[in-house]
Amino acid sequence: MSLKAERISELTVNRLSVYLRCLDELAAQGEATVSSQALAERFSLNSAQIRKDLAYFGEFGIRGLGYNIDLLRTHLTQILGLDAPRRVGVIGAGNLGTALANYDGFARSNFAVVSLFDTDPAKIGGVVSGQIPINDFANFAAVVSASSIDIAAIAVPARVAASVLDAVVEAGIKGVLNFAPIRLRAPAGVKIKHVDLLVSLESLSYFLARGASLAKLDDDTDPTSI
Amino acid sequence: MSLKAERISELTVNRLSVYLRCLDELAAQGEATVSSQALAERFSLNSAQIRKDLAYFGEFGIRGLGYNIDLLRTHLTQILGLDAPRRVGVIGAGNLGTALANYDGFARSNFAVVSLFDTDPAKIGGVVSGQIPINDFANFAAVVSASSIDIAAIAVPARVAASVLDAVVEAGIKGVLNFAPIRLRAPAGVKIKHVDLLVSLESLSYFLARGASLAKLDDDTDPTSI
DNA sequence: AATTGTGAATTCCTTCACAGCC
DNA sequence: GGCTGTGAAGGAATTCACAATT
Repeated sequence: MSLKAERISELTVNRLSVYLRCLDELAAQGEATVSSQALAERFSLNSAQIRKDLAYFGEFGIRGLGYNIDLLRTHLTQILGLDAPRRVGVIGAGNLGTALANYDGFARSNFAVVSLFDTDPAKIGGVVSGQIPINDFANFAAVVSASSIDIAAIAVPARVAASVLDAVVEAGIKGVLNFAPIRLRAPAGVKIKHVDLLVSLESLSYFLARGASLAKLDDDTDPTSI
Repeated sequence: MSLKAERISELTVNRLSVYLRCLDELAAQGEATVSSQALAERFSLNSAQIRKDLAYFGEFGIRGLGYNIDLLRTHLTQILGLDAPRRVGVIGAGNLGTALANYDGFARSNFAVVSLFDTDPAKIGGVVSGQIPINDFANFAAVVSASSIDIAAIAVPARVAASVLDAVVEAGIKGVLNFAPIRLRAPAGVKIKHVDLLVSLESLSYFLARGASLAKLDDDTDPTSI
């Protein structure tokens, strides 16, 4: 069955990432196998969903037994393209950009922030987190190829985000994480993921306003929120 | 029609937030009305989707003309519960927590970070961004009621996130923004939104791995990514 | 003439339920 | 007996298409 040509939904891919993290935990606890049912309980999810998600990519389980954790970790790592290191460039060396450069959660998953970029002469030439240089954004394309950057994180004010994206695309980057509160549109072949704190907060605000007035009990096993 | 008892999907609410921001821009540009078609083009979205999203809450448009921008802004602001200020407490005064406290995008939308919390004695008593105090997380519940905090942002390491959530819920907070890379489960009546950078990055990595090998052109008008 | 609001159609995602295998 | 993999059913979200309205 493995590797169907079928289009895999983004929701499925997001869940694979969640599963992988959970498997890492289970492995650290010394578990050897896990059933879809046991995994499902961890995230209030349906076990068939987990089996379906995994079955898009192959038959990784053993009937009657469940999934071998190490084997499944290897497969998911490979499916998610995490077997080779992913190199991230962060554009905007403000508070958020610096926080990203310092974030140690990335390393656990084979991501490394290799450079920051800014246009402020006062910042260019500096170093963050002891080793990550702040380069001139004017040299973005050159640094991208010299440092083999895979992924760009846009952490600049909304008003300049669109022109930053143009330069990022021009430099040949195919994967973009956008933190600016604006809906950037990606050209074909370029994938953008939006991390929009204002949308998340305003959406929370909505539920506070409704939840309070309607007293409607959210069961909120909420599959849409990633 | 207005205010149907119908359950509104989270996807709809997220889009309302995006619409509102776009209306703010249009208003700043001096526009007076906008059609669903014109709005839709801004986000590669279907115009019927926009009309449906809005129609859940009332009949705000005028046939033949479109939507009055100021009127629609007022309605969306009220629907999203943004007419009163929302007060945010940030738990974890590390890089991310500090970046959140410094983030000036919030103010534009009636959110204010009013306190940080930490357990590190070296940090407690400090001040961030000139005016935001770092309080002892042990006093969380007291500060929440003294400062009328509505929303908690969890910006602590994954291993302590679950116990932080317990304290947050205990203090009566109903809206939580979780930045820790772990799937926290909310009790009924509490809404959690996850901002999980590792999931976003790993999902990007998947599309890089697939996109490159299959050369399948993403059209990526991607409605799931918020 | 232009554009909304909305039933109907469609597409996408999730859950059910069970045959097949260990 | 227990658990996977999956076709079929069910449910949700999106898009179509058009009557209604200004």
